[in-house]
Amino acid sequence: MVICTGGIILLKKFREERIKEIEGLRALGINPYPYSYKKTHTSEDIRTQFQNIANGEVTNERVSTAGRVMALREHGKSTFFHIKDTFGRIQAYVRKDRTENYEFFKEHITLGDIIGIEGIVFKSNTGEVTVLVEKFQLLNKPLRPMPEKWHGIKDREILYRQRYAEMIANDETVKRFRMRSDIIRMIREFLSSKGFFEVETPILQYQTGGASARPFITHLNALDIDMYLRIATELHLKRFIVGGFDKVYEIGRIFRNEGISYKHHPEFTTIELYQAYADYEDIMNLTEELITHLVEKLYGTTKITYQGQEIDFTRPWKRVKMRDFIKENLGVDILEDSNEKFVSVLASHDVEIDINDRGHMIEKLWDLVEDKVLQPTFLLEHPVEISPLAKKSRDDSRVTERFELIIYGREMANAFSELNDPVDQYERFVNQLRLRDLGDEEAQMMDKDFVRALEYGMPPTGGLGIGIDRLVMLLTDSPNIRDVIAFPLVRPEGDVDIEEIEDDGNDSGERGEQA
RNA sequence: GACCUGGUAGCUCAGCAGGUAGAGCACCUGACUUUUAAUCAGGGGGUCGCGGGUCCGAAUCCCGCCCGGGUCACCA
Repeated sequence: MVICTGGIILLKKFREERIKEIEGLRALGINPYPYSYKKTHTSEDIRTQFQNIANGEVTNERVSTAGRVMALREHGKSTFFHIKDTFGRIQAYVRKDRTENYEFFKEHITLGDIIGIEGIVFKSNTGEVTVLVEKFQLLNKPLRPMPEKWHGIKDREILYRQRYAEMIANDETVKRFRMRSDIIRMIREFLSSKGFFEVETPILQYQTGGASARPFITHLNALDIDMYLRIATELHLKRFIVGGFDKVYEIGRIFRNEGISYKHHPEFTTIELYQAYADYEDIMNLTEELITHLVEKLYGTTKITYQGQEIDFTRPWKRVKMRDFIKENLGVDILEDSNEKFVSVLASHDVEIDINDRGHMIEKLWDLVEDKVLQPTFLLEHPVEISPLAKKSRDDSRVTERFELIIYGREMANAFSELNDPVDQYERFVNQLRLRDLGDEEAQMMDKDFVRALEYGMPPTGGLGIGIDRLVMLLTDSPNIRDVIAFPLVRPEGDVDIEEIEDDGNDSGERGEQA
């Protein structure tokens, strides 16, 4: 398959000129790909350290930094430009009477080059902290033109397929992924301070469990057997609890072979944590504490804006029973009313029932009203039918001690007092098998080893799962899950427009268009 | 999977009652020692997503396909 890549000629010409220039540098005894550079300051270090000097003030503080050359502004015998690194941009200034090898800079340093600079810090007349470059070193000269400096990259396809290009062009993108990294680190620090152990559980599994989802299938050559990629970490983490770990968690990728949308991605990251001797009330408090901790550390307040909507994380968060909320909004009692009533209410909202099961109908009823919940809200006490791993409520055996955290109409977390009665657990699995027979491909598989583990005895335990991607979306005001996954799933690219190695003798070069 | 919408220079976009392609940035040449979307002068650069059809003539109209995006369905 050949996909036309547009102006290959222009790209080729640009690349050839660059390669020639690089060869020229080698001829001058300059290594165009040097091995390292001693960087003493990041762009941020310099900006913050010198933010208080006066306009026009020149310090004698030396700094050394490095990054990509952006926004080059040549003025003949001097040049302003910016150096971009992980933390943003810092302005730099080279001038003929202050910078070693100024002519080389003028001749060879251009937009997109990666360079190291060393010099003293001053503040320009217009008030920007700037490095007056005394020495510089070329560290890499790209073979491709840089994206547009003002508009950046907007083409969603380039954005997802070539995230590196977007990161070069769009500073906010680097910042967003830095925040993602910060958030995950802060979660680890928070849990570590509470005595949780981070553990790891298998991704390749003979059977999946812990969630309702269709798995990916792969193949293990050594045993010539098909395997699944995990859809949740739950059942193995609880085995840790059985084994004697009181507090464990895992942050990891899980895989669900389902639809792709602005809030769904086939591989995504979750954190699941389990705490022995805790129930769902304890976990609710922990969840509130964890998330408000993140919001406060990131924004210094408990209120943030997501897609123009203020989200207020001030504790305590609203708590509402699933039954009450649905009854209020739809007039249906999910515990008392008949299946026939469910069907008629769903039909009046144009919802068809594909699997004739009470639990499924209740989930569809909930879907109708989920959007109404904007502020952080704990939705409580899901019916037993739709919660095969949760303990029944101590007050009403028709419902479970479970909560979902809903924010902006989205499920952000799911938690319960974990079912630790092995006989009950076995029966729940059997009921899931019944659903499979009804055609529910997402129903859970029987995991006899897990039941066996419970038979050894699991202490009362509270568990929590959070979708990290959705949390990061919320905390970075990103509308699409792909905005927070650096390399999201895209269809395979037909052809990549890199330069192929050609024979020297064949320069007339019919460029291969053959498929 | 259905419907809607898009694909024109490396990037951001214009051109679409059919007459054979344009701007800005980037690149190359030149001028300019506090600029910040620097400025000024000149230059090169395009299988207008791919294939087929209608037509004297297609970026523009028609059909099919490929690759995006949005909405819905399934799901977190």
